[in-house]
Amino acid sequence: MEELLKISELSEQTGLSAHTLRYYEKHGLIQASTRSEAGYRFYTDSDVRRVQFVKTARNSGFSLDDISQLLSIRVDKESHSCQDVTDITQKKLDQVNAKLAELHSMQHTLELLLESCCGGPENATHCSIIEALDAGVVDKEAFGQARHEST
Amino acid sequence: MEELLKISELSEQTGLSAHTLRYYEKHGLIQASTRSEAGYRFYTDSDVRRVQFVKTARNSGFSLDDISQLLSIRVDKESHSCQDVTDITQKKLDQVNAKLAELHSMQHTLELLLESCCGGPENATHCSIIEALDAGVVDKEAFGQARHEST
DNA sequence: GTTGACCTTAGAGCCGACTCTAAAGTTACA
DNA sequence: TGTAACTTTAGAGTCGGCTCTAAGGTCAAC
Ligand SMILES: [Zn+2]
Ligand SMILES: [Zn+2]
Ligand SMILES: [Zn+2]
Ligand SMILES: [Zn+2]
Repeated sequence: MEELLKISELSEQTGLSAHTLRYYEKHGLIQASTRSEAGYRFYTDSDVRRVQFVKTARNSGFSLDDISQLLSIRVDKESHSCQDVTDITQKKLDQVNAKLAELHSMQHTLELLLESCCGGPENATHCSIIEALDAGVVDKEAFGQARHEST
Repeated sequence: MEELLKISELSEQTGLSAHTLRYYEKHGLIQASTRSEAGYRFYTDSDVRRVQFVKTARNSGFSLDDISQLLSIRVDKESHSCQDVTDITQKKLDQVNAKLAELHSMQHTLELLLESCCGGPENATHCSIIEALDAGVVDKEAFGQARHEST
């Protein structure tokens, strides 16, 4: 028995909103196999599997553009190689690694800033964070610690 | 001698485009101390220092909104505490850490996917990446390795 | 006095991935 | 027959941080 799902049912099954599903369709990622006379979308099991593929790929970090490529491989595996697949995956990993490096550097900077500042209720006249940002020095291993009321 | 810079000169000194400087002004981050009769912006040394503060903060990962707060502390240090500063910084660090966690998870997933696939010129009929995405299984420590032409 | 490099403004466009709206048509059920 | 809960579409809005355009005004050099 071929069970056809309406968009809200597909939405329930996949956890993607009907808006998002229509958005994916508009961008060529998915499609309803059939439409009712009134134009209502109806999805087959195979459609559901495709949507789940998209969702899993999305959760794995792939962009819609990546996924579009992965999908064309998926529907015609014979015409594509494993290398085609790893190329997409590796490129994505490279992007993720680049972004990670950037964020790690920010993390490091912010941690240094936090270590340098007392974080107390004293006024910020000699705050080392403000001073560090003022000095443009944010990548040094140590900036001076501000000492409030040191004798 | 008070040396006044035109916007293109400030742009050169800071490495920020004139467009960006005007954008920052529109958003309340910076301002030209004076204008010529014709309306040209002129920046003082103090303006330059403020712009450099913004730039350094930006490079450290702060959003323009964060920076806006940091700037109001900077111009009136007496009215703010070190804690005000660390609150902003800690909040930003939390955001960065959250994003890092997300990206690390993606990195892990993508690495697993890449390990599982031979990446070779064989056709993708049994590609384990495609299969993993199809199965919705992307977070397991091992998915099956595809073996092309194994005997 | 004319070229060309600058400056001004308001406002549009871009990126990605949604998210939502409005206005209209359809369906299920009482 | 009514009404509530769907569905459809095109298109606009959102986020942040720029980036660019158009149409005009200014300025220095030759
Ligand atoms: Zn302090
Ligand atoms: Zn401090
Ligand atoms: Zn393979
Ligand atoms: Zn493969």
